[in-house]
Amino acid sequence: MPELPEVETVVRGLRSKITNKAITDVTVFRSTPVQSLPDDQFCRLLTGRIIRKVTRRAKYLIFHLEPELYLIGHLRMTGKFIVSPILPKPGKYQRVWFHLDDLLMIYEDVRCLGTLEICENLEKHPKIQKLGVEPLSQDFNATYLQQCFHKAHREIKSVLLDQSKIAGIGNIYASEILFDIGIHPQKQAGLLTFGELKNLVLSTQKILRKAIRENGTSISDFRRVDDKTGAFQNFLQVYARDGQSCRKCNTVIKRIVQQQRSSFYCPQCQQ
DNA sequence: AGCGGAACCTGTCGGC
DNA sequence: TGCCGACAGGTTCCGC
Repeated sequence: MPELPEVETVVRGLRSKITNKAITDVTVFRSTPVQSLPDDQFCRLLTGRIIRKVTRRAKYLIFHLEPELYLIGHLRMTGKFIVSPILPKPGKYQRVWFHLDDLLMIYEDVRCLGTLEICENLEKHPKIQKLGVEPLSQDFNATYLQQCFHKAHREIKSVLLDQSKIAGIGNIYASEILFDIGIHPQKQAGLLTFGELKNLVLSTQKILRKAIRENGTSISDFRRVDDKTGAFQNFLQVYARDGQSCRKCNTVIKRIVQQQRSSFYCPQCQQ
């Protein structure tokens, strides 16, 4: 489901609703796979703390708690956070209920691949440490990419998905960005010119910003915190459009498999 | 070091 | 209708 724009949409939705709320109780219906703590310890550590901030790093959601502690969430494919003023019936896919004063924050996950972890020191978190640059930051520029891609024989699509280099791009936006700059997804990353890298930076930022403005992409089941859909799916140029005609040149959009994931491109526009 | 492939888990859809 | 394989927006681990 969620790539950077979708996670940013969720974070903004949560921020406006749960900032400065106290966690009064936690109920675990089904632990997430990598939850390293027993359920009761997980609940005990969180209960009584106040949510001071909700932020995003790559595709991770970070709840900053006081007294100091961090709850780090990753939605993977089907994770969802929903905030509800009323007590719903526990649905089949609901994993955790966070009681927040008068509100309920529900963590739901159909495929159970998402993760929730408690962390004491954000800087020392092994997964967060390994992440590359944020594509919407100043550090994401053509010079950085030139160092990254130097002598890289890997295909450009694969490098765009490498979170240790660029953090936050996923399968949908990788295809969309490559279409926007007219680069074939199987082109070797190391062969891109400095000019093409500049275009890659501009295009990535343009597309991610637009997707955030549109509240993300709802292909099948992505929902905002208020359960509304995003709208960026209406602006997709190639993703999941195989067999349809290119909006620029009318050539039929192709689908190929790279790293066991679908890539979509226009054979005419992307060389 | 860098890369490809399998695994994690559940649901849906299309073909036969 | 039922079964089966392919596929789904992500990450990690293992082996070469």
